[in-house]
Amino acid sequence: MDQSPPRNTSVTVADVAHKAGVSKATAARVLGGYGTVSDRVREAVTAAARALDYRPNELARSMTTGRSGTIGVVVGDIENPFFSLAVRGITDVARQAGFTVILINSGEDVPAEKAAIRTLLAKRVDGLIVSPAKESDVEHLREAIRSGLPLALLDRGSDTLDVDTVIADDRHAAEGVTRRLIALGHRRIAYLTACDTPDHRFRTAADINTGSVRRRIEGFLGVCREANLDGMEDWVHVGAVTPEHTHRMAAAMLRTPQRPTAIIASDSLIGLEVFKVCRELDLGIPGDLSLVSFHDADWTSVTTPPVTVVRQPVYGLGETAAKLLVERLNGKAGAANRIVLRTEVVDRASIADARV
Amino acid sequence: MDQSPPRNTSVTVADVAHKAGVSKATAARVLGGYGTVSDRVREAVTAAARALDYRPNELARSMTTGRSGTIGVVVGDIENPFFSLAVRGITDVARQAGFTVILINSGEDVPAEKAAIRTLLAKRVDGLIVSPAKESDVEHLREAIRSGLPLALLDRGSDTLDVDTVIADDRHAAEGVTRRLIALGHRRIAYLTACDTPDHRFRTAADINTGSVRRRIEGFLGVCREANLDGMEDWVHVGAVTPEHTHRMAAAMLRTPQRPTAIIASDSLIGLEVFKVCRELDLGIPGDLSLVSFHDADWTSVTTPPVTVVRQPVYGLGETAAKLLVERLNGKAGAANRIVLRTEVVDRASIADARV
DNA sequence: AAAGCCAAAGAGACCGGTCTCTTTTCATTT
DNA sequence: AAATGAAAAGAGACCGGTCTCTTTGGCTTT
Repeated sequence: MDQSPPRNTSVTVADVAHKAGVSKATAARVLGGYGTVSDRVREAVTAAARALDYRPNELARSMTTGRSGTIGVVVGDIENPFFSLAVRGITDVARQAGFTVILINSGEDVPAEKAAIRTLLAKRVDGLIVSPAKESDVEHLREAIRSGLPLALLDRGSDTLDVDTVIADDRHAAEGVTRRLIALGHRRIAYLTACDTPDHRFRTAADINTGSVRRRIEGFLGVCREANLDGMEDWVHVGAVTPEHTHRMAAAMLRTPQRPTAIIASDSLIGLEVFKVCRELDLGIPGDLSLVSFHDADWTSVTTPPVTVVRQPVYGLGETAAKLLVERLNGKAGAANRIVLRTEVVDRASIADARV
Repeated sequence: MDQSPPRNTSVTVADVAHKAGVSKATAARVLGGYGTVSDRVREAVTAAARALDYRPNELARSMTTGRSGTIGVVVGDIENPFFSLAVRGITDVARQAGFTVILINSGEDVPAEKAAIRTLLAKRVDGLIVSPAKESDVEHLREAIRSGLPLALLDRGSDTLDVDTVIADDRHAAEGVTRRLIALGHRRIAYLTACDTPDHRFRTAADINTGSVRRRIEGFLGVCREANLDGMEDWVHVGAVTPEHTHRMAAAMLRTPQRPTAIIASDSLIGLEVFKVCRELDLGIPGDLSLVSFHDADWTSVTTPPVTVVRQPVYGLGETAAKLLVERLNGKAGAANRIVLRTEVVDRASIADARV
């Protein structure tokens, strides 16, 4: 009597139709919410569906409609607060618009990214949001576009790819920060980033494949040149890919006699590690070292001293990318949008005059 | 000549078969990697597929095989470092096992969670990992199980649900922390959590629907009773759902004459906010207030003083849940596993003797 | 009352794969 | 050389929806 329905094999429209005493086509009209049906039949079918505990099969639906109702998202690492916040922005917009999100981490590795795109293509996602690991290596993205799949780029653009792109004004932010440090008398300013080059050494900004970071370094070097500081390329350090790497690099750098008087950290994970190293080496911030970090992570306001940061609209980055993509999915045509969101320097207490 | 293939409409096995001059069934055997085919035919089909830039349609494949190769993950909020790390654990294992992940945020809201499950069921995910918003309201999960879908619970269990569950030994951790505070002479110990009750007031642990948090509060209250501290229920504060809420609650609490001498923060977001409030109110840690937080967030080691925390194996939580699920998907039968991962108190410098 | 029209319902193809069942091919056996 | 049997290839149904095309039935029109 009170038994649970023994339905293990799934209930289909045909089953519902049979139970309601109508044709499959009619039941489908009611359940799919399309076409025209009389009220009496509608009720009968609805009742039958409820009685049978009918659940639509989105896969089958996607099969014929050609729309899967999903968007694929490929980011470097969801564990990084930057990406988790951006993804939050994406999922919020996607859900609102009736899409679900398939998430894949690339680990900033191009082959992994390619595999991810392939998988998402096979799953027939309706659109793609990607934060490309390397801007120089986007053939797989070009292919996706060619096959007609709407794509939006997140945080990292590509000059050769004509697609919707949402980035922050990284160059401008880096310029502002650098200018300020120079004005405070700093001459030995190090820039520390997770991006890597094949030989782990930096020569020119063109070697940096991550667009956002390349623009920052370009801004940094540009302002240095304006100020007649030469050879600042030597102060750019690449390959701070893990906290351990960062730790070693920062420690090595800060132990030399000609150590930097200021460090610009390219993300909050690096900023945090530099902070830790200063503790260990008993270097005062900002007395012995000025520190500026990209990404206004929550902890930066609570350290002693609090850290001056570049606040990026991270949630907005994801939100905007998703909005652009949804518009495309709803049929909007037109040229690719390239949106640059403003950043803001949050002045706290980790920078000061350079001791001359 | 060098023109890009004008393939906008998708290439199917039938197209490949035709081009290779074989039957659809044979082409499918090659492309699907099943059945038995001669080497010559295999090569012909492979060549044709490459020439046509054939991409398999996973949807169609799922249709017949009944497996979609995806697992659905429902968590409270991907923006929370706790979940983003757990999700990282899940996605790593899933990818390894050949599954992709569909991620949905519930916002700790039961209706949203129900909708998420419905969506995932419709998308025919092969399995489900859920961090239920309320343990008391799991009818939708029970239904999913009844329909034969493997499910694993993350961080929060349910006594009434007989499924694979991975949690941390929250009760034990809370007991240890509470015992230590009491030994240091603390009597006014507040527990602060984001979990809420309908009227935002706490009466008994049974009102708390989030299992992990309920177990912690039970541990906290239990040790207090052992120590003959009565009425400690009044020191449990619920509803710290946003940083702003938390801020107000902590400030109000710490401004009273009978303010707590110690606070246990139920997650790192709350711990951070309490820390900020102490700054504002010029209360010294640990001089005026001892602070312990759950979740060993990265910043906790870098504050002044560094914060004593309960380290949970967050990545491992996700990893283990995903492993259990994958085993089920590979056909493993048997009783539900209930795995309890160990936590560890990381002693830093935010707790001290209570000033009597 | 016959013609005309439109809403409502039914029949069946189709999406792109998989898979069972049948037929063909070809090497081996006696 | 005819019989045997396994491997290779083909034919076509099927998964669960959507959607086009056709048929049915009730109501208006003159």
